[in-house]
Amino acid sequence: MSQRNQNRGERISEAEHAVMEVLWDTNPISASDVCEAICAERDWSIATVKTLLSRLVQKEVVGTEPDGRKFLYRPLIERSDYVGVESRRLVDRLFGGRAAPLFAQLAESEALTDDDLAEIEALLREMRK
Amino acid sequence: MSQRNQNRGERISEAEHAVMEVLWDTNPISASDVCEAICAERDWSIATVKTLLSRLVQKEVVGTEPDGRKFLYRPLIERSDYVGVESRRLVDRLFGGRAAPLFAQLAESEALTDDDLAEIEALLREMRK
DNA sequence: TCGCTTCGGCTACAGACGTAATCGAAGAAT
DNA sequence: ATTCTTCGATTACGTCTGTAGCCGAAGCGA
Repeated sequence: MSQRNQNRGERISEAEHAVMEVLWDTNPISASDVCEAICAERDWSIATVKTLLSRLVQKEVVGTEPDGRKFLYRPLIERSDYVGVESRRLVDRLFGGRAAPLFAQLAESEALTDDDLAEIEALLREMRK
Repeated sequence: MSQRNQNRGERISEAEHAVMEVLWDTNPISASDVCEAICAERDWSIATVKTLLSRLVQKEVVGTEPDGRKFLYRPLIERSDYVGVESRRLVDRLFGGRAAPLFAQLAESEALTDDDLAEIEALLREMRK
């Protein structure tokens, strides 16, 4: 059921979200290992990662636990919660809360692969029950 | 086909987007009429609307034309373009570019009404050809 | 024990954003 | 003509974001 845990709207920024993805993928994890995972890709310095981590801790969406002399970080919110909130936010903002127009939009802009279509059809059949 | 017109990534902020919605709805339109349309709802002053309008003009997503002593504003980008870009951005960021998981997410979080389902099914049938 | 390295914490700082007041030109009213 | 009103333009300013440097404590190597 994954209860709502998007702390009173404490928004997670784009860069912060990139860090969250790492934490969701592997956790608990140290700051330097997070850097290991994305610094190259995003062309960041370790300092940047540390700042983002501490902002996430402040926002109470990431927790820490001491590990010897260093810290390990772990997400305090579920990725599915985050993704759900963000998806809904977009649907609300851009499509008046209706999902069908979003679907139409994606279809029109060719963002739907054949695989997507097949999968969605399967899901639909699934829900039909 | 609505060619790409999201000017070299000039992002439109949330507040700016609200103004764009008014312009897409009615245009050309004067600053005060835009205010008429949203100032109450968003609890803004006319000054705020004027700032947002000029930022949109700077970003070249809104154009102006003189109308006697005042200006009329009109959108320079299609709503469908904007919506397409934003939708894709979300799908890329949150679902690795795949639309099916987004669909699943919406389904799971009960963001899909029966109407949505029916509409999507219709669209699917449509695309099947 | 004395630097060298490593970490987290604090500080910094420019650009974007939300929100708005003020200013100067141009009309409108009298 | 003089004042009042209306606009767009300019300026303001606090917060958030992206990006990072510096500092002091704690281990580590010698």
